[in-house]
Amino acid sequence: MAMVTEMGANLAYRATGEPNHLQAQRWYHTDITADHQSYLLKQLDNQRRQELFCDCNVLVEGQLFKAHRNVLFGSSGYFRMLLSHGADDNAEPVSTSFEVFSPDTFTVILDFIYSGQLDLSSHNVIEVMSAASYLQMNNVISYCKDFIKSSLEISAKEDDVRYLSLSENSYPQGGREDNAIDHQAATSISPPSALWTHDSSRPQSSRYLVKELDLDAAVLKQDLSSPQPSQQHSPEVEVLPDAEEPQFARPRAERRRKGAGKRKPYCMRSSTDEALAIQEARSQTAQKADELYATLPTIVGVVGLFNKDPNPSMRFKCPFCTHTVKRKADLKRHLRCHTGERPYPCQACNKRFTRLEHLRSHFETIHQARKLVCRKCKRQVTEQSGRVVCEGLRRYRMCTECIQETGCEDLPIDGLEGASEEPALLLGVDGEEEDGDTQRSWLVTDDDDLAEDSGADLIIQEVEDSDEELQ
DNA sequence: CTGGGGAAGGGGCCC
DNA sequence: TGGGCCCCTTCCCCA
Repeated sequence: MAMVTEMGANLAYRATGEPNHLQAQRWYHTDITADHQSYLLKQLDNQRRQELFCDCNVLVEGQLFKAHRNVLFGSSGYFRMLLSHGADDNAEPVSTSFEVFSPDTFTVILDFIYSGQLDLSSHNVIEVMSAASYLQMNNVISYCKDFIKSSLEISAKEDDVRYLSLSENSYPQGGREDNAIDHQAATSISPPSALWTHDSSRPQSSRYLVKELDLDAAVLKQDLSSPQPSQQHSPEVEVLPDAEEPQFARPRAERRRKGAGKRKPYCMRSSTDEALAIQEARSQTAQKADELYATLPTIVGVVGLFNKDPNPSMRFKCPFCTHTVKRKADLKRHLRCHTGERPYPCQACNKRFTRLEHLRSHFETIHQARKLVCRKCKRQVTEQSGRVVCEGLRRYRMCTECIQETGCEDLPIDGLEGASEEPALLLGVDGEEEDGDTQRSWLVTDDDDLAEDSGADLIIQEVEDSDEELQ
């Protein structure tokens, strides 16, 4: 045990549950283990480059790649599935071909398998991720997601909400435990590096591969005796512990649930500097998103091949989830729910939307009171029988009866005089939390004002909680 | 606690 | 390819 004290942190113990006298012999020096794994992987890579002992031919769009089936088996769920069924005939080299990603992409994948280094760039990350998804390499997918996340700096979006609080519903709200995100870091965009290697990808990849090779025989037996794996990611593919699912890639429902119950103030004060920084971060985020969209591969997925569909239809597969669409444009639109890009800000409340139609719908409903329905009694109202009531930045219609009942008519009429038509000013709305009735301003306006608004085309009059109203 | 309604968001598809 | 429409689901608020 003296060795234990001397080596300290360099020692790792693998719990075996065996008696102490046996356990004592099972101390491993982590450096030696890592060195051995790294050395072994390097040797395998050398063999591959010299085409020594290669027993697997992979044809990608006509380009031939030679590799070792053991290595591929240990790295990819796809190859595990494929090679499991050719395991009886170990003498013959296994051949497979791909048309759904490019040779360059497969080179990146193969280099990662044999070196632990993932050569990612903003130009190839989407296709590498698609290929990794196809090949069922969850660790590569995770690294790609992390890469994309660092490129887009989605945290800027979250910070966006935290500091500007543009709206009460636009983003997942305050559900994260790590509320103390550094603002400066969150609003900065870190450019993708030319050769992106995950912090711990190399040793982990090495360990992962060696571990998988070690388990090959056992897994092979299991695979051969079990039903054919589905097209979904192979469950036995190990997901590395640090491969945390990025926030931006989670489905909306999950994000919403996580943030449920914590609402943001409607329009908090924000400093000019912060607003400018956020604005800049936003534009850079949009730019990065554009770059990603520009690098979308022509065909990133084929649906039907594995269902023995005689007429497999070409579809575009989302690299972040299992969703497929018929058109590239639809994929681009869909990707916004993963990237967090919201290019359409509301001029009135600054809430941002992924689609113009959603913005329009929001504006007409919330800020223009286009619905000819009384909010209180739900009855249909006309331009004559109903009036528009303003509550903060929000407008809706109420019938005359309900206005009298509520007593709204006692409040100042929203004449809109003096109210700024500059939507930009809304950024600096001096709105404290609007949750309580104490902050509400009930204003009544004639429909003429609406006509004025509708002509403004998504520009709305600001209704301030001014002192005048509170008096 | 629950159900209804409003708002937001996402998918399919047409133009 | 983008815009737009329709439909559906989900979430949140409120009675």
